[in-house]
This record gives sequence, C-alpha cells and structure tokens, in this order.
Amino acid sequence: MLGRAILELLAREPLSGYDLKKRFASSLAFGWHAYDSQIYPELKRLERAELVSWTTEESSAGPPRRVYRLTAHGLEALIAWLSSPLEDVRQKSELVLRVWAADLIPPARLESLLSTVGESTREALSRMEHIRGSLLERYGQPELAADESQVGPLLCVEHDILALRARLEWVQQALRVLTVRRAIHSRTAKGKPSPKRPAGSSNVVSSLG
Amino acid sequence: MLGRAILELLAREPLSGYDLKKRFASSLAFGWHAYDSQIYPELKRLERAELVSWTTEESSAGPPRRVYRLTAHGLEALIAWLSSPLEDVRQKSELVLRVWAADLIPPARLESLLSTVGESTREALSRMEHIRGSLLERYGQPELAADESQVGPLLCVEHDILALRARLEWVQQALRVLTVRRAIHSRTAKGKPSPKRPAGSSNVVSSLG
DNA sequence: TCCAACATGTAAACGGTTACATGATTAC
DNA sequence: GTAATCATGTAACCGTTTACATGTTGGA
Repeated sequence: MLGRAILELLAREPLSGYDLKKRFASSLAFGWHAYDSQIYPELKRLERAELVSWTTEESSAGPPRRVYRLTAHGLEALIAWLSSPLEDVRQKSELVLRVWAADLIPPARLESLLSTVGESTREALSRMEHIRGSLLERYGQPELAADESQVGPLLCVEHDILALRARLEWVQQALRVLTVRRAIHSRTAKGKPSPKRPAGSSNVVSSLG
Repeated sequence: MLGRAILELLAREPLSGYDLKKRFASSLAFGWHAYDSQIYPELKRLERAELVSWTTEESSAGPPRRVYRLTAHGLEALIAWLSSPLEDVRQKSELVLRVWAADLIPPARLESLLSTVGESTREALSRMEHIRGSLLERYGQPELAADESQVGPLLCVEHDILALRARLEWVQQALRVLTVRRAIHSRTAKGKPSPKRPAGSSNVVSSLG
C-alpha cells in the first residue's frame, strides 16, 4: 500500500526519499504514515518494477539527492489501481477492541483512557479544521476549485473532519454512560458485589457475529 | 492484537478454536476479523505464555473439541493490557488514499467507487442499527443495563453506528462535489483541455505534513 | 567543536493474508 | 455416496514496525 501512496505523491512532483520520509513522518499526508526504513526499500522495489526512475541532484546542504519521478508505466499502473474495484472497508480500532471489554477495566482507568482519546481527537480536529480553512481560502469551495489536483486533498480533509467529529461524539457519549452508571452503582449497591450475568441468560453478543 | 481479542472472548466464556473462528470469520465480533489459519497458532502461542489452558470435550457432531479458557495469569495480563495507556489512534483507509488522487481517476469510475462504498455503508449501518435495537430491547439503555458485561458491546455498536453515519455523510458529500464539478466542466470547458495547476502556485498540501 | 538537518540505507521481528492439507460425523 | 458442517492444522508470503548503521554539510 505504501508503494501506491508514494506513486500518488510522485504523480504530483518529483521527490527524493528524504522528501517522502518527511511527508510520511509527522502529521502524515492523507492519514498515511510510514517509516524511513520502509521508504528506501520501497523505492528500490518500485524502481525494479520500472514504475519510477531517478536522477541525482546536488543538494544545497548535505549529500546529493536521488530524485525520483514516475515513468509512463508508473502513471499507468497508478491509474489502473485507482480505478480498480475496492473491497473491504473494515476499520480495526484498538480503542474499540478495548471498550468491548469495558466491564473488565477499572472505571477510573477507562474514564482516563477515554478522556485522553477525546482530548487528542479534539486537537486533531482543530488542526484539520485549520487546514481546511487555509485550503478553502486558497482554492474556494471544492465544487468550484479551479485546481483539479486539489479536489482530492480537500475531500480527504473533509473526511477526516467528519470521522474525528464522530469519534469525539462517541467518546463523549461513552463517558456520559459510564458516569451515569457509576452514580447509580454507588447509590444502589453500597458494598454489594458487582452484579453477575443472570444465570441462564444467553449472551446476545455471541450470536451477532 | 488478535491474541488480545481472543483473551477478551475467553474472559466471557470458554471457547474452542472452531468457536473463535466462527466469531472472527463473518460479521466479526467488534469489527475485528481473523482467519482460522491465524487462530490456531495464536492459541498455541497463548498457551505457551500460560495465558490460556484447554480441556478436551466430546463434540455432538465431529471430532472432539479442544476448549480453551483463561488462566488466572491470563485474566491478569488481559486487564493489564486493557488498563495500559493507548496511543496512536490513526486510521488508514484505502478509500481515502485513493480519493486523495481523485483527479487521476476517470470521473465515472470514481463515482461508481463512491456509490459502491455508499451502498455497502448503508447496508452495514442498517445491520448495526438492527443489532442495537435487539440489544436495547434485551438490556435497556446502556446507562441502566443491569448486565455489566453488555455495556462494552453496546458502546461498540454505538461507535460503529456513528462511524458508519459519518462515512455515509462524507461519501454523499463527495458525490455531490463531483457531480457539481462535472456539470460546471461540461458547460464551461467544451472540448477544452482540463485546467492545469497555475504556474508558480506552490502546492499547499505539500506543506501540510 | 558539536549539534541539527540532510541523506540513505540494512536486519530482524511481528502480524496478517493466502493457499494448502487432513480427517470425522451427520443429514440427505 | 456425497455434501455440509465440525474440527484442527502447516507453509509461504508480504507489509509494517523497531532497531541499528553510516556519513555530509552548515551554523551556533
């Protein structure tokens, strides 16, 4: 998959491994992330497949750079992939996996996990909204943006904003549920052991899968 | 990660490899998916780590089953993981990766990709809403549900519903944007080549990462 | 002189995916 | 008999992650 992401970036402009590394390192171009240790071998693989070629360029600071660009064959392969049918849009989330066993997590711990996620989601959301602001200012509404190549990135930013808002909403809902439950428990079950599954009640969730 | 998911399931009730395989195969317990080829080796790994143990049970149909259960140490390890700090909630999505290069996809292809995703999202959403319906019917509001062990699954279903709604909303927005752009193009640019990036305008997106 | 940024890599481990392989029991 | 379901595995591959490794140039 990283190979495809690299081809997309090279379709816009020639880049060196180091440039790509910077793109994939921090806030990540389009939510994708990669390590430098993966980028250089991947570029070699793309080169062997004749999807990219490179030329050496002098660098202003540091050793000479190997600048990669798409070959005609590379652009063709990229477009073929982009156009191919897409299946399986499942999203695995460690947070959700953990919350599934919410009853096994000490309540205070669970609440702090959710608060932390909520906080980082809020931050990511405001970063994304800021990015959207500058893109809209620069290019106008995505429907009208004159620069064809900016429509995709604009839509990706919109995607992230909607996804982050949904996650934030869920985290708040979960925290609300847990708070209410704690309040009820402390009132009704003073010192009583936590309620067990009623005998004979089959586990509904077992039959969902 | 699969090991953790297995421990969570075994914390509720003893299960055989075959049971786990069924849970992970189709609609997936809590959005997680796994292949049988992965489950049996993973059970051996958990056994070596003394997190699970097994006993043989006669099966009503077919060969005897090896039924696994958590050890005390396994429950301890599970709770330790559940309580540990959680970082990195990044979500990689092939769909978003493709849309980033929307301008390279033939418009009709892109629209059919998005429509397909929209349709399968709608289906998943109605499945999830149905599941939520039966859970609420059975256990009542998550705040009040008497069965402690069902709160997590209820919250997971809520999560999926919010996430699916957000995705659907985005897909519809994207389709709207593309439709409007197509309409404008066909009116203003009869036969004209598609507009190129204005010379000298640096790519904003490059500087976002 | 030393640190930060530039620039490019290798090796090992881990986890998920695909494909292949085997055999028992029950219902049709 | 034969197909479906029950039940358990192995082997090879591939992509990601972590850790390690090396050397240059410019500025403080």
